[in-house]
Amino acid sequence: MITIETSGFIPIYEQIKKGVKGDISLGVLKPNEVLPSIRDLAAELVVNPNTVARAYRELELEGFITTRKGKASFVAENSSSLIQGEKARLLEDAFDRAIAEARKFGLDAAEIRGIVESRLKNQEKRSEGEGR
Amino acid sequence: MITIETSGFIPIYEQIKKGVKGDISLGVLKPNEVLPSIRDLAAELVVNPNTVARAYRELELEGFITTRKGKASFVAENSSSLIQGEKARLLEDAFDRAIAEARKFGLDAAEIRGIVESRLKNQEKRSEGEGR
DNA sequence: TCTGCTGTATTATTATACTAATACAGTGAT
DNA sequence: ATCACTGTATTAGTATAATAATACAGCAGA
Repeated sequence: MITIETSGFIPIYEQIKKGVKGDISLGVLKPNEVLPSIRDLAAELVVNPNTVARAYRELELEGFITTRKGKASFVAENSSSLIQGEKARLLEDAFDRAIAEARKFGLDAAEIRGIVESRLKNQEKRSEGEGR
Repeated sequence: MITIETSGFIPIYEQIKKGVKGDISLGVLKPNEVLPSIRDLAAELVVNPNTVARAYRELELEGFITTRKGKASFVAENSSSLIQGEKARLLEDAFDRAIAEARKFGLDAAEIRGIVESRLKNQEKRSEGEGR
């Protein structure tokens, strides 16, 4: 399930790309599987078809999906190998970014571990009673 | 020291705002201290003065800085109290984002701690021999 | 007063993300 | 062949970030 943030500054087509890559790396989308059609996905995300088309076009250029004219777009055969690095990189980036922020404020490793623990607990609490 | 990323999608004026807030929370800029003039900062960042002006204008609206016409812009007297929340929020956001990413990939708390450790070590290594 | 600095305001131009409305071409089932 | 679905392409319009070039008004020192 792809979600779009219209409040931030990241272009919608980038969010779609990230979403598709995410679904591939999660195994929600498997190699050779059909992707939702441009029009369908656009309707689902309440977004212009051109925007989805751009996302698909770039995903194809990057090798994550392939397209057969008049038929549909498919998850690329070798997408998994591409994605493996992608997955690790996404995670490392996110944590590196957070740690860099903490370092900037002068926190040491111990304090950083503390924050992680507190956020982990916080998220547990938050997800206890909900379906979210 | 404020740095601008022209490659990403975040508007320059937002990066400047974040940079100023960062410097305030770091104590690099203290209450009542003079901010660099719009023209100076624009020259330093190699950016249009209008862009810096917008950042300053919004920072004033948010209460972080004050302006005395014809003189200069100053760090607001009560900026520290505003910033305190800001600081904690920035950090929590960054870590929440990273943890959410990890959860999405099915990692549990222990694995997340593992990543944090590995990134902490990685950054130590990276900063050993450098002036960065 | 003049000069040079401040922030502020205005107008024009460019680039880009996004929407919108179409049209076209390939595919496959009826 | 027709129909309904694919992806693709084109053209136009809107909104916004950013640049650029000015002009104006307040402040302060020479």
